[in-house]
Parts: sequence; C-alpha cells; structure tokens
Amino acid sequence: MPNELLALQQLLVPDLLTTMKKRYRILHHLFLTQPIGRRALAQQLQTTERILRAEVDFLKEQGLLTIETVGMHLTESGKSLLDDLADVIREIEGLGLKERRLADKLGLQQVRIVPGDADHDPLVIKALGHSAADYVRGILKSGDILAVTGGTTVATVAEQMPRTQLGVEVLPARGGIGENMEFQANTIASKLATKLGGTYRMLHAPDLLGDEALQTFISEPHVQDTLQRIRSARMVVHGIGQAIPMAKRRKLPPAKIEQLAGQGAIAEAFGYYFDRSGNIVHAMNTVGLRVSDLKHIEQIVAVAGGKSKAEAISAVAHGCPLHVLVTDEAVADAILESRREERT
Amino acid sequence: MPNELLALQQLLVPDLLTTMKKRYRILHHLFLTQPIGRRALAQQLQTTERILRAEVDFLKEQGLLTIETVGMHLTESGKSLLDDLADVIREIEGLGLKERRLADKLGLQQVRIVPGDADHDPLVIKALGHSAADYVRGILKSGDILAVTGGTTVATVAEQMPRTQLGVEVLPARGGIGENMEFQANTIASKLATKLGGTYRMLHAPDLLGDEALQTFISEPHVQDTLQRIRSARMVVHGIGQAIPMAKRRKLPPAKIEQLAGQGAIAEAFGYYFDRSGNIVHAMNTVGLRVSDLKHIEQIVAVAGGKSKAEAISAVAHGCPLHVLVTDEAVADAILESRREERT
DNA sequence: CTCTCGTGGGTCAAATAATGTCCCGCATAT
DNA sequence: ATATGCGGGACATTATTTGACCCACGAGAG
Repeated sequence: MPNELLALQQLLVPDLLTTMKKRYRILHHLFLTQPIGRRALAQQLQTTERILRAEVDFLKEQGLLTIETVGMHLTESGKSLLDDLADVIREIEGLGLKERRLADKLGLQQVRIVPGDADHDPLVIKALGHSAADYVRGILKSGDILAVTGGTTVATVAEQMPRTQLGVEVLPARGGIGENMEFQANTIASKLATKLGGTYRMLHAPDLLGDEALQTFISEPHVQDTLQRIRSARMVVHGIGQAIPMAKRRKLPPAKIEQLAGQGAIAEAFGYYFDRSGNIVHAMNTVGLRVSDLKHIEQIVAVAGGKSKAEAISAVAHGCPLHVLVTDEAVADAILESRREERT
Repeated sequence: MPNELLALQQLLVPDLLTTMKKRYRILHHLFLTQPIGRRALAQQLQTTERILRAEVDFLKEQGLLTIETVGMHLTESGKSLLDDLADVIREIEGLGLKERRLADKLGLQQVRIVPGDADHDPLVIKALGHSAADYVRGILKSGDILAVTGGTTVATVAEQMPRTQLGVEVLPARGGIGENMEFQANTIASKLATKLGGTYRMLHAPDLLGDEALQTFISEPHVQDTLQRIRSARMVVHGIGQAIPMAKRRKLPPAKIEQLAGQGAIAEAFGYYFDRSGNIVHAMNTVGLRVSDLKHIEQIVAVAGGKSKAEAISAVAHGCPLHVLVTDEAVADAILESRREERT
C-alpha cells in the first residue's frame, strides 16, 4: 500500500475502511444514475431501503448530496470528494496492485481498472468513460491536439468529460467507418471539443470509397491539412472491439467475414483487424491515422471493457503502440489469468 | 493537513475517526501504565468498565495487547502501531497545527506537543519523555556526543528511551547542582548511555564549591578533557524549571531567593536563572556547559510541561539558543494565548 | 384534464447490539 | 492467611439499527 495510514487503519478500525467503501459505492452509483430515488438505488446496490436510507441521511447531513422530489443528486463537493476518493478506493480494493501487474504484463505505461464487468452492467461503461475522462483531462495541456475514434465506449468518455476551458483541438482519428451517427468519430470529436472548450474539425470521408475516389478525396488541400494535423496529435483516445462482431456491425460482405475468421482475426481498432498475436490481417479502406503513424504519438490511450473483449484487448496491446489502458476488472482478471497459464 | 486522506475521512466517516482516537487513547494509556487491569484503566480513562472491555476484547483480537493475570500489556506490534499512529493522531487532534504555530512564534526548528497538562496528570510527563526519547533516537547517529541536564523530566526521557545499540557518548551538561541523586545529570547520563548502548563519563563537581576550590578542580586534566567533550556535543537535552521553586529546591539562602525574585527571575535552565525577557539574572557557581557554549551546538532540545511552567519556557526560548521544544498542550495553549494578547 | 408512478418522509414494532451491573474463581503480594 | 486486583462469565436493561409499512406530493404520460 502506498499509504501506510490505510494499513494502520485496517488493523485498528477495520470497520472504517468497510464503511468508507460502502459510502463510496453509494456516492459513486448515485453519480452514475442520478437522479434516482431511495428504493431504486437500494435495489441496484443490493441492499435494503431502510439501510440505504440511514446512509443517505448521513451523506445528506454532510452536504454530499441533495434530496429533491425528482430524486437524489450529488452536490459539487460530493463530486469532488468522489474524484479524490477514487484513488484511495482503488488501493483498498487491491485494484492498484492489479493495475501495476497488468501494466507490467502488457508493457504499458499505466493501466486504470474500474470494478465490474461491462458485459453485464452497462454502468461499468459509464465508469470507464469517467475514469478515462479524468485521466485525459489530467494530461492534456492547452494547445494540444487530441484525436479520437468512434464507438460507444469512446462516446462515453466524451459524455463523462467535465466542462473546462482547456483550448485543445479535437480531431477524428479516422473517417466515417460505418457507425451510427451518434458514435462516429466526427460526432465524438465535436462533443469533446465543446466540453473541453476547444475547437474541432471533421473528416467527412464517405463510406466504402473506391480506391480511385479515395485518392482524389485525400489529395484535396483541406483534407491534406487535416490529415497532417491528425498525425501530429499529442494524444489519441481509441476503443477496441472484437473483430467478427465489429465486421458484422459494419456490414462487411459475408465472404469477407469468412475470410477474416479464417485469418484468425480477433480484435479491431482504428479500422484495423488483428489476430491473436497482434498481426494486422486486414485494414479498412478509409483515411486517417495509420498504425504506422502511431509510433510518433506521445500518448495513446485505449478504453475498452467487458470480459468478452479481453482477448481482443490483449491482442491490440501487442499489435500496436499503446501507452495507457483503461479497462474493467473482468478484463484485467482474464488477461492476468490467461497469461499466467501460458507461462506454465 | 499533510495527509488529505484524513480530510476525506473526516467528511465521509467522522465517527470512525473518533473510535480510532478512542482506541489510540486506550493503547497509549495502557502503554504508560502497564500492567494494569480493566477497572483501573477504565477509571483513568473516564469511561465505564463494560465499554472499555469491549474495546479491549477487540484490541486483543487484533493482537495489539495481551491479557494476563497481572493485567494487560502491549504486544510488540501494539507498541509499533502506537508509534506509527502518533503522528496521525496529532494531526487529527489539531496538535500538528499548534506545533507549527508555536514553532513559528518562538522561532524554533520544531515543536512537539503532547496532549494534557503535566501539572495535573503525572502521566503527561511520561508521555513527554516518550515523545522526546522518540525524537532524540531519530536524530542521534553513532559516535555523537549527547549532553543532558538533571531534573525529573529529563530523567523520564532516559526512562522512556528504548534500548538500542547506537554507540553514542552521553555526558552530564553541568556538575551536580543539588538535586536528588536519582535526578542528577550524572545519573541520567549513565542511564541513557546504558539504554543507547553507549559510553558515559561523570562530572563529579561537589556542590557549592568556593571559587578557589572550583578553579583547582577545573584545572585537573581529566576534568578539562571532559569539559572539552561536553562543549563539542552534537545534541543537548535539558529541562526548564520555574526560578523560585527551583531555587528553594536547591536550598539557596533565603536572602538570595529574595534577590532573585527582586530581579524578576522566572525561569531556570542549565543552572542559569532568567527573567521574563530572557535575560540572565544569576548563574549557579558550577562547572559544565555555559550559555555561551550553546551557540556551537547543533541540536538543543528542551523538554518541559505543565501550565505553571509556560512563562518559564517562553523566557528560556527567548533567552538562550533552542532548536526543539517538547512540551504539553497546556503550555502550548498558554504561550499561544499570551503572545496573541501582546499583539493586541 | 386525470391518473399513475416514483419520490421523500413519517411511524412503529421487531430484532439486534451495546451497555450497566453483578458475581466468581484465581493469582499475587503482603 | 488474607486482602487486593485481575480476567471472565452471565444477564437484565437500554439504545440502536433494521424491517415493513403508509402517506402526501409532484412530475410526466395518456
């Protein structure tokens, strides 16, 4: 433990840490679901109404949340407490240790783990987004260029980003690659720019362009300029998907999907498909960041969770440059477990 | 607060911090009075037997204390927990703040404050001794020369010093100046040397020596050598007393005491008497450290407590060089209060 | 508009935990 | 021997927590 105080307290007042975790959990869940009522919250937290009520009364007394007719809300000091507490809780839960082990195994600068499994609990995605947003905000400086991909997870990062006046430029990492409008890189870039008090540009590359048309498109001066800026980004935030489900979502022809499966494709990121060892087996035909550009970028941040994605995440971590991974506990456990098996 | 975790916990689990303090108090008091039984301890801590029993059962469960037929004892891990916890408790109690304020007001390097008032509770002296011993042990290095004065408080420092093998040389700061054998500087030096695994020398200067005899005594080569070593001490630990009571205890002639009172003598240290502003109004006629030698010494540590000594301590702090003060809360409050009044 | 539905807040008995109050047998020191 | 203080056991009493309701109200849907 980094903080010896926690060790002392564990011995002298074990209840303290337990209650602290309990209250943190309430605040955290409230933050993710607000506004929400007593009964609903109790049910979601697997506790009784009466017991939650006692805690809520206390937290209200401390000015951490407000109770209104529509439900409960965190106050400002509640939110700030939550952020400050996150690190402490991670250490208590032993997530800090897992983070360091996972970073070590995958050769990453840093790993952030959020409790739960995004596959089973959609709130975990929200927590992932919040954690990633917190990290990104801590790193970005005024004037930086930030490139983002599409996907629901990265969209959540934008959604969870608190409003600041940072003055950064946000760009889509790649052109449209067949997502719903809401989760496209362009949309996310615009949303993030708004939240961060910065500017953004779009990269309006039509889907499924023929080679020839693509060349023409790329050679436009305005596009050229945008591409240049994207490649000089200081930070990239991207998601990681499973190869086959992603291919289907993008409505690739069945033959192509067959082929991908045959090549052992398991992961997708940036429009590239990777096999288990991290080799690129296919690349989407669209403009933007290429894997070869990544090595010049200072901070590459991947955000992805859910046990089903564990193998994909592991593959991408090996296949392309990556500095920071924000994921959930289910993934961390799965990767740490599988890699231990390999060793035996 | 140096540790922001405490601030968070103060907000999120205040009552558990209270029980932490409570348990610390039990352990601390037990440490000072062991071996002691349930009932006696409960009475001293102003709580009921049953309530203390619940806590004791818990602490026993945690392996922090043992229960025997003669009473309760701290275990080794209990002692070490106590030491680790001391800093934390000081911060929670706000003593850390007072320490910094007092150090600022008196122009000292460091102040250590122990809760309570040595005038009313003899255990506070023991706590003073323990705190001072802890500090001294942290500073001393092998080969250092340590000079000590007499007095009950400094004697307690020796008593509370844990046994180590430091290899320091302990010397009396001044010759015998009319104390009981047990509290003389010589005796304390010997005791400390034993505890610290070092050597000691004595300075057997008879009381109330005439000028001439004193000169003869000083000129002896062995005494000369000892005096030289004393003056090159790295650290000095001394007590502070009230002038008039100290003069009476030393059985000075009543006329002399009258004179001291007339000169406004209020404090005593090293055999020197100081007035309120820190001027020396009288010096005992004995050998050893002179006030003028003090400025060459690296660490001068004063240990004294009890509200009645507050003015004396303040006077000495102004009158002669001092780096570290170990005192109790009653003194700290009194000095901080009086100095605030002066400003208005 | 009405009519749910979920909200916070009130109430009170039951269950559970904390506490006060004894008493006993046993070491230990006098 | 005996008086003292020790830990531990027992149990009634009290305090607190918890469970299980009900109610009035306001927002949002129909």
